[in-house]
Amino acid sequence: MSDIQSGSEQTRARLIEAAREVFAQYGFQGATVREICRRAGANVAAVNYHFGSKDGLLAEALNFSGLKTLQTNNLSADPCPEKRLRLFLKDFMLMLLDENSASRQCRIMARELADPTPALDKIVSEAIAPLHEFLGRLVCEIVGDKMSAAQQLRCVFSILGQCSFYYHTEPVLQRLHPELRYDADEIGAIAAHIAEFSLAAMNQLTRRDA
Amino acid sequence: MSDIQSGSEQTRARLIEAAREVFAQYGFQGATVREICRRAGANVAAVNYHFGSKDGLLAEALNFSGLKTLQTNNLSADPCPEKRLRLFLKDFMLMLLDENSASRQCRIMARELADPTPALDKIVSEAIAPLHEFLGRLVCEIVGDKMSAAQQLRCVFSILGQCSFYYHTEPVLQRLHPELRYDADEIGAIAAHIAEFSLAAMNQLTRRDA
DNA sequence: CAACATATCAAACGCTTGTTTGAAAGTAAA
DNA sequence: TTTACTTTCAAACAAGCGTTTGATATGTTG
Repeated sequence: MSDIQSGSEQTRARLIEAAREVFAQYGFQGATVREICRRAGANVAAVNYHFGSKDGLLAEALNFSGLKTLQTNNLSADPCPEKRLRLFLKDFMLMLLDENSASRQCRIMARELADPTPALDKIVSEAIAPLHEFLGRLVCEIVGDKMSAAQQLRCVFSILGQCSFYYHTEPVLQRLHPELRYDADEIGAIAAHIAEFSLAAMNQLTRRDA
Repeated sequence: MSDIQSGSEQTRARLIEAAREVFAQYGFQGATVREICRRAGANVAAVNYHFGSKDGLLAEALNFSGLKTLQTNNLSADPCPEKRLRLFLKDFMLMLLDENSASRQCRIMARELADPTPALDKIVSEAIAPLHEFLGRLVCEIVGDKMSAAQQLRCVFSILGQCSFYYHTEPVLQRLHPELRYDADEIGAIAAHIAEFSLAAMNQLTRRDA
């Protein structure tokens, strides 16, 4: 074992990195092992040698650490739940929409939602369920006991729905509004809108129900 | 030509109907010509004989009449824009989520959004663009001139995002909330929530900005 | 009936997919 | 160097895909 581990670990790492790119771009079904290996500069057989199968590679390519740290950091960021929601949405939308950054994990996840793969169970239990719970607690702090649990759940769905919309319908939005670019400013503006829209809704709804 | 057109038109019609089912269920890429022909009780070659290609079949399988009539009916349903939004959301969510009914056109559309096919241009120009304009006018009636055009557009996105969420993440929601069923009651409750959530948000936001 | 165009069919074509194979190259310890 | 093990590679494999083909019915027209 030399300082860098014998080239084998290098190939493994390059495969995982290439897989994240390709899975994020084409989805699991659309991505091909050959394209992944081409980008990694590896032989076609490398995927099956190192990961057993295309499924195994996907499982290793998934990495929810970014999403987790985002949530834990948020918890201690500010005592005010409204401010924390604004902060979370900004970070989350950057992770979801920014082309750079190591945000591709979120994009892989988002792609899986449409047509499930064997990895969806892992994605749901390790990433999506905690995310829903996190937002559920945040909403609960904001609306308090002025809403039923069912209503709070629907508020979480309303927030997440607004977020995922910009990701899922990107090809459509590009056609309808060609001037639209997901740069940092635009993403910030989108996140701010979702925050204000959702906070206004929850604020108003709790007033009425009270 | 007999009373029913010689069996050829029958096969054509059965293929289109089967294609709508399969495209809606698996998406364009995931759907196979063989499965479509199997459900239609036709030979594999029938698709290329009648439609030239799988792409051609998709083009014929698309049908936006339901979405269009929904919009035109809505325009003359009620003078109050808030009531029209509630009504539209109820009909739209039924079209999107109800397993029965000829609602599959919407599902095919929604599937295409994730990964574009050659048919996406047609879908955007003939269905999605009019839908966005329709909702844009409705939002404009509700918020009047108390919002900028950019803000109004984002409100349209917020509404559509909430709607498409329930469709796109259905496999996930089924895992997180196994008791969830998209029956008529549940769909109605979802639509009502989206309407009240969005109306509350727009109401509150226009107050602040005034 | 004969002639013709249309519609269906089993079979195959060419291609791409994920995966496997067996040999070659590289690496580490005896 | 020899031995044993790991890693890479070109090539092939089996399966699935959309599509094409040529024959065979089917129905219509002279």
